[in-house]
Amino acid sequence: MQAQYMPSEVESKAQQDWESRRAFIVDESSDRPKYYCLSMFPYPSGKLHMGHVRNYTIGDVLARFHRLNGRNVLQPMGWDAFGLPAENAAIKHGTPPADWTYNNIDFMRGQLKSLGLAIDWEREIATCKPDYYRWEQWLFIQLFEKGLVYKKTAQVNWDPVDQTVLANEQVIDGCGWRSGVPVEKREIPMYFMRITDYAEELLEELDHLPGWPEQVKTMQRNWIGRSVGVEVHFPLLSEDGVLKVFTTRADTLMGVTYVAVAAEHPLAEKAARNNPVLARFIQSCRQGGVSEAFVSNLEKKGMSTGDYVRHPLTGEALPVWVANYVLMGYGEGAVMAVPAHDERDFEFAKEYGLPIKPVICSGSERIMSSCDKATTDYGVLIDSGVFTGLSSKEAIIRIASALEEVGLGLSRVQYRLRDWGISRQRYWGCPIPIIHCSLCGDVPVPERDLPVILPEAVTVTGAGNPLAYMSAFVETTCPRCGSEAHRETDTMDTFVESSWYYARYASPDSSQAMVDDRARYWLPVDQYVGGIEHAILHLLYARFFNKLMRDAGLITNNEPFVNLLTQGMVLKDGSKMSKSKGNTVDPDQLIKQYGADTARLFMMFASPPDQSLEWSDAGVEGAFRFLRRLWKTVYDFMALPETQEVGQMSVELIALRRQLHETIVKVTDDYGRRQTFNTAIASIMELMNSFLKIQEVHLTARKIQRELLENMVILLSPIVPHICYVLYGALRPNESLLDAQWCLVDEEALKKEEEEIVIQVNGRLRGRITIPVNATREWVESRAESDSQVERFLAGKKIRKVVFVPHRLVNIVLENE
RNA sequence: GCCCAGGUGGCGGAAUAGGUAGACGCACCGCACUCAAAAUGCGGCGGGGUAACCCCCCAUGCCGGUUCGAUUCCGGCUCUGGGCACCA
Repeated sequence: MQAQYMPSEVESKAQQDWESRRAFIVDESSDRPKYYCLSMFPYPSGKLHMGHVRNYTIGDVLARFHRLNGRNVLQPMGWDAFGLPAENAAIKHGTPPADWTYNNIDFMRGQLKSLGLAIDWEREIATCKPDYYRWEQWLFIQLFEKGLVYKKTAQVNWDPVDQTVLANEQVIDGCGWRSGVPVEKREIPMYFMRITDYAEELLEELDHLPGWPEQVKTMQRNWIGRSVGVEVHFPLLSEDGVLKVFTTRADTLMGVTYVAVAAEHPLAEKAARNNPVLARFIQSCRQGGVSEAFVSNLEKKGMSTGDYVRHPLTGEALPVWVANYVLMGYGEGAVMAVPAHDERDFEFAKEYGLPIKPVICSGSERIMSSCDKATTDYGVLIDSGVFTGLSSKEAIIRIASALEEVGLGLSRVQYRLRDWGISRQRYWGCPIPIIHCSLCGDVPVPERDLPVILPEAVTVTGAGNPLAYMSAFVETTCPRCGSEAHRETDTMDTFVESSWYYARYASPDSSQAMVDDRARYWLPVDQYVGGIEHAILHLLYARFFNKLMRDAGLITNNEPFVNLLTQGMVLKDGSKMSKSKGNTVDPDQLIKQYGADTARLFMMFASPPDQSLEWSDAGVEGAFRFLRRLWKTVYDFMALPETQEVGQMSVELIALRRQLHETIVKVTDDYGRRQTFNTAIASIMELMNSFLKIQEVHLTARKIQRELLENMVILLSPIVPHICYVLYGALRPNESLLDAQWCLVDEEALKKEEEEIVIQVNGRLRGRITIPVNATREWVESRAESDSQVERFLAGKKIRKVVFVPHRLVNIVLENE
């Protein structure tokens, strides 16, 4: 063993050993229970960033911990390889997206390997390869045939100069990022997946995911947005038909003073035909992007259509307005406006001088005459005809049945969740396997013709989808009638690939099926690790696909991820590391200077995984110092001269050994249950500090020191696997850490005879005493009251009561003066 | 605008089930070693009061509440971050 800690030598030796022993290549024949540990696969953007290093270290720590605890651990890796950046790079550098992507993958694979992750690299997948995406196309066809995929139009951001569809992130302040001109909303046909068919199950199953953060489940619940309410039908005044709206506040129905429809609503479009001013207004609503964040920040604008509807219960004529705050995508694309009890309606009514009619009185509040704000609280109905005096809750039921009686409404459930539009007018994605035939319509590609291969040799210009100009791709024959036909040139949303990759890792080489029997062994994923930014979309789509695959008979589990750990971001100087801010840290540079173990240790020590992590060069230095000290401690121990002195089990040694076993208990809990690696490291550091205080050199001391070092190396090994692998080999020359077991707790060593507790007077700390662990409450209380530090706070006062918390404190509460 | 988090010393953070606020590390200061420096080791380190390392007071973004006791629970506010369906 060398006296000096040389990270590069240690790490290359360890990595070579692991590779030659095929240590992390797994199969399903093990008799140990399986543990599938998955970190979100990276987009091959060029090189690893610190967020990746953090993500994959967290996953690796858990994988290695569970391996030491006897599990058959699968930790795979792959590439989320389709996506927009490859096209942007192609436009900028003229490199085809495929070349750019494969080069990035090769480079990043090398970087990942240098981190020393316990990955089964034989299961690597890249979603841009036909042997992966053919199964996505296969499933698409199954869904198409089941009616779970359908076609309708949807709004997109249209750049009128570049003549192309823009992603939301490519729209800045309502303008195209390259052209700089205002974007427009445009309706185009798209394929949709019926995720709303699964809304109820996706919502309900959240209650059965105890291993998910509450925060994520709340976000998903709100996103699905189940609401129970009433669909109200307002008969049109000038013709047959009704205007449908959905409301959760039927109790306010008698306070409706107008109705508002989205600019794209058929009623608005019809009214605009004979009204050029309205047509111009509707046209102006088309300006700007489609994202909800953009739309909801717009100043509220509207215009009367000149049409009226009848109130379903009073028959009163109510004006129909077009309003830019009404979204076509939610509910019926129309709302009943109750300005007195809805903030947006209120603001709009004020702006356009529409009447405000209060119908709910909440609490002791006085009835407003000319109110200055909307009150959205539930209360008691006023000025509401036969419903006056009812509570909101009762009124909702009564009004719903009154509507049902006249055939102008019904109670129903509405979801905020919308069906998933998966068509993208982009080249670098999975081709949608549909052939358009003028006679047969949209015909799915027959299974025998899969995959529909994406041509990789292309020139990307940024204007339109290059696939559309490739006649060899587009021109084909109809599989049904044989006549001339053309292929769909849209590709799928890249969220589709990442919605099922976790299942493919189980059988990555299967050429006969999307997933095979091995998926039943590995699924569900026991631990999923990834960024909190994926809390809604990716995780919801992945849950949805799991259910689709289950219903296609491929797998049997209901949910894909048993436990979810959402990691926080890596910050430097208080903000997210990014190229544009110039505050990035290069992982390669870091590993070159200090080694992967130091990088891993710092990242795990700096904060708990689910919080953001503030980068600190000095902190990295500190992590490196600790590893150097660990190395030197083991080296010094091994180099101790022989001794014959037997020695005594001193108080210090007993305490040290107790600390070791307390640390094992704590670290095991920190890795396994709490997943707070920072506190695990801190307690190992404390153990190390105690170790270094021991001066005794006899055989008894040495035995305990060895016990400490061997255990410490195992405790740290999930976080800093290379140095621990080598140190373990030095401590136990004929053994390998790869075959080691997790540390065992000696309950005997944990036993204590005395403990310290604190004494409070009126909740304030006034003293501390050491007591026998088995002391009775009475004994402790009398000791506390007679304590010299405490007595003076009790002088002349009457004790009202004494609170006793075993192992912690005695609180003496005095009478008030 | 809507939904979800977070705010504790000079800094990263700890306090796990309402029970000793500041573990562990960084930075800084002092000392030892050294011709010197680096490295290493030892000690100190929230603010204020005080002759005092006795002790007391203040202190976990802000305001209020519940409790014997609140960083932790509740209400209101504020700032920062994540997401908002075509970035991944």
